[in-house]
Amino acid sequence: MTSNIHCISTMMKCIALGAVEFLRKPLSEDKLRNIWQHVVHKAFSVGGDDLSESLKPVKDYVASMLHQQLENGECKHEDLDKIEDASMIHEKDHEPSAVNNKYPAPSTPQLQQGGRLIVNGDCQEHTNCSMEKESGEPDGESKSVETTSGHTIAEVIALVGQHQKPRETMVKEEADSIDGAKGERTVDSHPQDRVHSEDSCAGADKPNTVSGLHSSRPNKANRKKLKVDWTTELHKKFVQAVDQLGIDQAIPSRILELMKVEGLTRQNVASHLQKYRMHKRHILPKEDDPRWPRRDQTQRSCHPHKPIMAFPPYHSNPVPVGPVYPMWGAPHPASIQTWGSHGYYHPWQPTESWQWKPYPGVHADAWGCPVMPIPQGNCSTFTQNGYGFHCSSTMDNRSGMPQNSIQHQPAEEVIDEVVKEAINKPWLPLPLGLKPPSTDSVLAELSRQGISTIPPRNQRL
DNA sequence: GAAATAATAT
DNA sequence: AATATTATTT
Repeated sequence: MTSNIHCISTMMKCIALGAVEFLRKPLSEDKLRNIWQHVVHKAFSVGGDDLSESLKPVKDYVASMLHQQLENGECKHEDLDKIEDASMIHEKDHEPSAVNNKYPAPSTPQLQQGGRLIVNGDCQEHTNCSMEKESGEPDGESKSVETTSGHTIAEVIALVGQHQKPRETMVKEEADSIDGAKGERTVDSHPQDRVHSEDSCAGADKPNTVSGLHSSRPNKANRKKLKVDWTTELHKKFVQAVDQLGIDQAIPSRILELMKVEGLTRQNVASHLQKYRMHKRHILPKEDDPRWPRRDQTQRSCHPHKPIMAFPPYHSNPVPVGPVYPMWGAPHPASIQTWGSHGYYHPWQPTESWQWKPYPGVHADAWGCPVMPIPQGNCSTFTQNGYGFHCSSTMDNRSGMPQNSIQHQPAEEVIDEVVKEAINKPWLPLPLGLKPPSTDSVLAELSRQGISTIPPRNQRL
């Protein structure tokens, strides 16, 4: 939460309501640096299960960054040392090394009222996750541990390291630990590597088989029901079947029949049908601009109270996250039969424009991710007067943001720089001064002041 | 009791 | 959001 409100009470309420931090405007470079370092650190220090959704993208990103760096050999020696340091971070969590003083800490409303300083002394969120030792049942349903989360920074780095050298090892592990099928995204940063059933199968053979379900033999440990990947092809058949049957007859079992896809179950179809119907229901009623991934206008409500964290464009500097195209766009030569090609299906049908999986890799809702469009124009020439950043009038039209919420922000480059630093050097010692949010103490203080009614979370202030 | 559908869970 | 799983209805 950023605001220029000074009222301590308000600040506390914000924290109580779930704000992770309350930063007073104007935001300074140091504040940014500080909070981002915390973000990155937290992303790695919290156990996998506790890792909030919003932190995962950060973690993934950092991991991929490291990966990349290692691959490029950019930080072979010099930085490897540091990496080792990183692995120690968890051992001796807090080392108030002098260096830290370099970063004057911003202030959380960490209750500094009436001379009383409420600090929750403990060593904050370093709930180091000690290797989930779920003695995976040899055959049972050992919840495939998501490769991505649940690793400490050290672990991730270790994994990343594996990439550069014994690549085979890596591959192999992946193969039999996840059973070669549909591994959750891996630390590796190459989304494109993810093969798609059809593409991977060297040729267009065995067309009637659900991806992955074709485990030729009933391989004993046929563990894990594989998720059905509703590829374009599959969906096409589905639609065709539904179409052929008509809205009335389009029930799972019959659809399944018509599809004639080996391995596909009725339930699979049912599930898909459910979604299909919902989309139709939502799209058809409104004929205006039925493009599916329609932008909902809800977000741009100019609600003045909606806190907004404008943050650095991930894709901007350090490493381009990569081009973004609709899933079955460019990268897959084999799947050029795009959805856009109308007429491919029954032309009379209200073009099934439900283009799924629109833009991978964009987590708009993620913590610290860009919540608003990156200004295209050159409104970054404002560094002149300190932290200037007055291009509001230039950009808000598009973003629909309340103007006052984007003022008082450090210049774009500054933000970029700070984030880059935090991300590229996760081993930097934690800047002191920014205490983890201690909701409890805030709540206590609030009630002490007689404020006991705090609206439930997820509600606008 | 099975399939379809609705509601949740992952 | 996409699928799976579970609950409820038909």
